[in-house]
Amino acid sequence: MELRHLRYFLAVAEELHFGRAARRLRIAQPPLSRQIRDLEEEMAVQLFRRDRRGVALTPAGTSFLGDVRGILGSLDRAVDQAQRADRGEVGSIMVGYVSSVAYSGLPEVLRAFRLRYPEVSIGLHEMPPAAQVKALRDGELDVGFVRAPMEESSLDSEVVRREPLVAALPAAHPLAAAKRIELASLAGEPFILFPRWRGPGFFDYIVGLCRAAGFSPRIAYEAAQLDILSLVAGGMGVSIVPSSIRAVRRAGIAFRPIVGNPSADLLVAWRAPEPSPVVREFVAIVQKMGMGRSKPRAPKT
Amino acid sequence: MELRHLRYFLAVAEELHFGRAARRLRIAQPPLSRQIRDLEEEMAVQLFRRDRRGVALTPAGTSFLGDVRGILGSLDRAVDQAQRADRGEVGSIMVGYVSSVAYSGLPEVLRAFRLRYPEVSIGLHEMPPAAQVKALRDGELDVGFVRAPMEESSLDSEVVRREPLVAALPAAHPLAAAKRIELASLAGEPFILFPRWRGPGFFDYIVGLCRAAGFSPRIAYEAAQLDILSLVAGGMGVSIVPSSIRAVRRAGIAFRPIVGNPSADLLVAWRAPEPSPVVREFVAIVQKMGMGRSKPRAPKT
DNA sequence: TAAAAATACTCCATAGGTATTTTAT
DNA sequence: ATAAAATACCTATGGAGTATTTTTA
Repeated sequence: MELRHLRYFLAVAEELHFGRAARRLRIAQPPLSRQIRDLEEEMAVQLFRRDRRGVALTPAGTSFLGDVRGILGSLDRAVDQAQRADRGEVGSIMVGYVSSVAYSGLPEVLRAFRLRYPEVSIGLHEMPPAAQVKALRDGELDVGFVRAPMEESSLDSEVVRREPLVAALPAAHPLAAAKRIELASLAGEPFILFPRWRGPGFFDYIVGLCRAAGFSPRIAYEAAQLDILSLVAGGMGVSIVPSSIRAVRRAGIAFRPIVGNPSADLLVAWRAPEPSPVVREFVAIVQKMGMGRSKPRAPKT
Repeated sequence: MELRHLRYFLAVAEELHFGRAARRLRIAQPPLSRQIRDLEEEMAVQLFRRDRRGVALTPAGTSFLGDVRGILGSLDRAVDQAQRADRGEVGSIMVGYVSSVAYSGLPEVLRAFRLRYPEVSIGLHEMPPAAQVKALRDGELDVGFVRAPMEESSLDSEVVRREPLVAALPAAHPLAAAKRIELASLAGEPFILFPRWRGPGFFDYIVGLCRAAGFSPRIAYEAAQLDILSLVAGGMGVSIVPSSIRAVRRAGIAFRPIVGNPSADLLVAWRAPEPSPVVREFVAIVQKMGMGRSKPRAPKT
């Protein structure tokens, strides 16, 4: 049995006339008669009663008609659904992100994506960069927002935001009086940083900046990125953070630009070869919008 | 697109290996590759990703796979359902009957039919013969139990029961003393009969018997067959009824055989050419069981 | 007699086969 | 080097066409 048989059956069942049905199917009448006969033979069931005054459905034919309508309809929908999956219009996506984008950048991207692809379900997971890389490799995440640098051959990535690194000082700290901070002036200060295993690339980058300024930072405390702010506010030490973290309002901290304007990159990353259509579209929107915290473009309406 | 494409797609999607899928489908590998490519081209969607380490479904392919499984399953069920409809195992049947079979014959038939064809839904309608004939013609009934004689070219029928006609007399009536009634002895009695329009054939048959006995019955009252009994019990007159009506127990009535043993036939009737499979099976069961009130056979278990 | 479906046959489009090449590890 | 899919080409099944017969109102 082939779909042809079902399409022909449907035409005859609707026209109740082989000639008209054949015309509608753009074929001649004899082959139509033949195909219907073949179908009836294969099913071992009479679908039509042909007698004086034309063609009529048998009870078996009536039963089959309903089902065939449903089947052909389902097939059309299935093809449409596959095409939409191919265009990334349906499906799901797991998004990982570092805490600093939760307050600037990520919300705008999610809003824009949701507007454009309302039928894609989105999963969100706040994770430090190293965990994101592992989750991306394992297929637990589809895209991640991580801090550069990130070396991982199985992942592709793009820079989506470049922002200044700033010094975070207790407001009462003497250095807070300066407009700009010389990195070397922090040489003796107790540092508060995130644990290296959470994001080795970014960690090494920050430590590298200090080394270039002539000192090795003395890590007094380790804490999650957002908790660092509490510790700085409490006067436990100083830190170097991406300036967007200022979106988290917190009393008792002075953020100061660093001489030389070192910057930190934010990346979108995804599994390397052939991202799924949903991921492709997601990344495309991220690239188009940018994640610029200075001028986040409003999504088109 | 043809079912072949769907079946081949399913095989490849399940094996994730063109060679194995081809073997399972009993065809060579190249034609399989070609058919899948044709399908992908027609859908304008890539269903499989072929690269190092074999074949994998794309998101579009995954979406399509689920739908195709459902569609091929539905098709199998649709064919099965049509075959069962053809065998009369599913569907519905509207049954008409005269009141006298409601108490003897009909229940046994319905029980047996239900047991054999539990998925056929049964509609029951008590109607006098004339109304049944019209309803059968109009397609409102599928089978009817009516009194012979019945002339209607568009219907087929079979005698399913032959039973004696008996005289129904008030218990106190002088004639009730006799063991058997001579029809001519009722000549002067007031008769109670059903209205002629309810069943002209049977009506004329009864009146014909009287005429043959040398008199025209004087119809004192007209009533539905069952109501006749009340009137007879009330002493309003006499009647001639099928003996099976005695199944309706009623005090104050004497039923007496009639000399010459006139009998009444009960028919099953259905629309003439090619009854539906359900009707065919129903009538077959009626014929096999008979509607004999004397020895109604128990349905097989 | 007319109208419609079935049958008879013819042809060619294409499903499927064989041989081979390409590709990726 | 191997294994698997793609490509090239060939064969032949069967779908569709034309002509005709059969059937029934």
